[in-house]
Amino acid sequence: MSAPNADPILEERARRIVETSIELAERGGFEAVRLRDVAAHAGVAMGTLYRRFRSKEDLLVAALEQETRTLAQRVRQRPPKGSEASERVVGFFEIATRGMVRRPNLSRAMLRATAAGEPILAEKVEVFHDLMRRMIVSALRGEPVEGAAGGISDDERRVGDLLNRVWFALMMSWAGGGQSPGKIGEEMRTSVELVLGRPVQKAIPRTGAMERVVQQPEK
Amino acid sequence: MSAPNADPILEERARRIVETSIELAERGGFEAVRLRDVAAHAGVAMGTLYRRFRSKEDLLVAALEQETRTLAQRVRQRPPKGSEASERVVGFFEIATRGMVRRPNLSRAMLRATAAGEPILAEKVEVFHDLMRRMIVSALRGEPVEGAAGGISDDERRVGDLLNRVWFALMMSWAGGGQSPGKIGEEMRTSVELVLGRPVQKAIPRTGAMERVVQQPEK
DNA sequence: CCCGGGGCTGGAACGTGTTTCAAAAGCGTG
DNA sequence: CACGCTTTTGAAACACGTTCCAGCCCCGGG
Repeated sequence: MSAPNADPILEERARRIVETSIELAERGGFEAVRLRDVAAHAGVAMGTLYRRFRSKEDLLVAALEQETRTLAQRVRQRPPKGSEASERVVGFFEIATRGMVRRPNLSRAMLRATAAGEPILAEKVEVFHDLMRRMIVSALRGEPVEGAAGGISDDERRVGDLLNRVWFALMMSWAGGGQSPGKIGEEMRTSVELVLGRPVQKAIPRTGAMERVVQQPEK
Repeated sequence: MSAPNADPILEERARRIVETSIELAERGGFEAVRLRDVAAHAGVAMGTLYRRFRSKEDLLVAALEQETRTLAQRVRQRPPKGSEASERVVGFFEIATRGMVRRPNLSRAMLRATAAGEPILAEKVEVFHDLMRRMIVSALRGEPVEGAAGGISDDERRVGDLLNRVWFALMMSWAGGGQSPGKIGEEMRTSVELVLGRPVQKAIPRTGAMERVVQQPEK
């Protein structure tokens, strides 16, 4: 509890296991992540794998957290631009969505894992949601993503949670094969507008200087 | 395709299978729904079960649809009261949430099933979301739930979808053991307020005018 | 009455997640 | 170096979702 994991060797092993899972999932989705294969590829025995991860879902949620941290890093370096908060938030979700859509098999597998329902897993899923919320709030503010949990106002938390939930449900729906990426972006945009107020617009006067960011007025 | 299922005998069998699954899930959750047991209790062979349902998840999604239809019926008979739209919508979600929380094992199992990611399943999950949206919209309007897909305006659809997504994600989160029912109701209420505007109120007898939940005009 | 075909049954078989365990390998300590 | 300890290994065993199949039942048509 105190030290968040010290042994570099164990760390290294765990990292390799997660890495392998990601590769397999990327290739063939959830079912392709056969634990025997993961263990073999990662060069460990089943026992070791199960010592670090409680279940297949645990493994994939770990992958989700890792991928999300990568996203955070990416956003930290190239934060979504825009003068309006809504513009930036929409921009952020576009980045996040693109990240998911780019590797559908992997994403589907990770999303599915979040639904397992084990309480212990749920905590790790919560970590993922925390990361997301933090990124959303920082896009909202137009500030860089800060590492610390910094002070988030109640309003920010409310809006962040709401949008995060909408996006997550949208991803779940996409994972099933329902929503197309275009639809996702669209619905995300209208959701942001609904919550943050009209502002977004960005396309009022003859496509002034700022019509970048989001795509055209759809239809 | 044309006739949506005619044979009463087959229907009866399918019904019994789903019924059995619900009972087992209610008792012991997802893992307790052992297909061998389901088949035995329902008095059919595995082959028959698999003839009607493609997978365990399929079975549980069917259960979800059934339960949701029951909810719809209930809402049709005793619709959420309230003069304000937001009041009614919040009321509806309270009913829906209570329905889920009342049988946690079953609910968790059904929710988990929605995340399987099979495209065919996804269609059935979509049916569930449609039902939910319809109920939300009717609470919004203060009209009874109509059977037909009736005309839903764009705005209604937007708001309905958004709130449905928020609730669904909230349920997913609850299923993991995270959110308490109280928290759920609370977050659902603030979400409705965020989307529908200030109004809600209803629960402020006196206790001063402020503390009205929603936040001020965004800094 | 016999036939043919579709669904159902019973049960075996297979794959994969998960558990278990005895033996081997590391590794710090005396 | 020998001793204990933890961890890892390798492999087997188990459970359960899923698939398969041979034989049976039922029912409508000759």
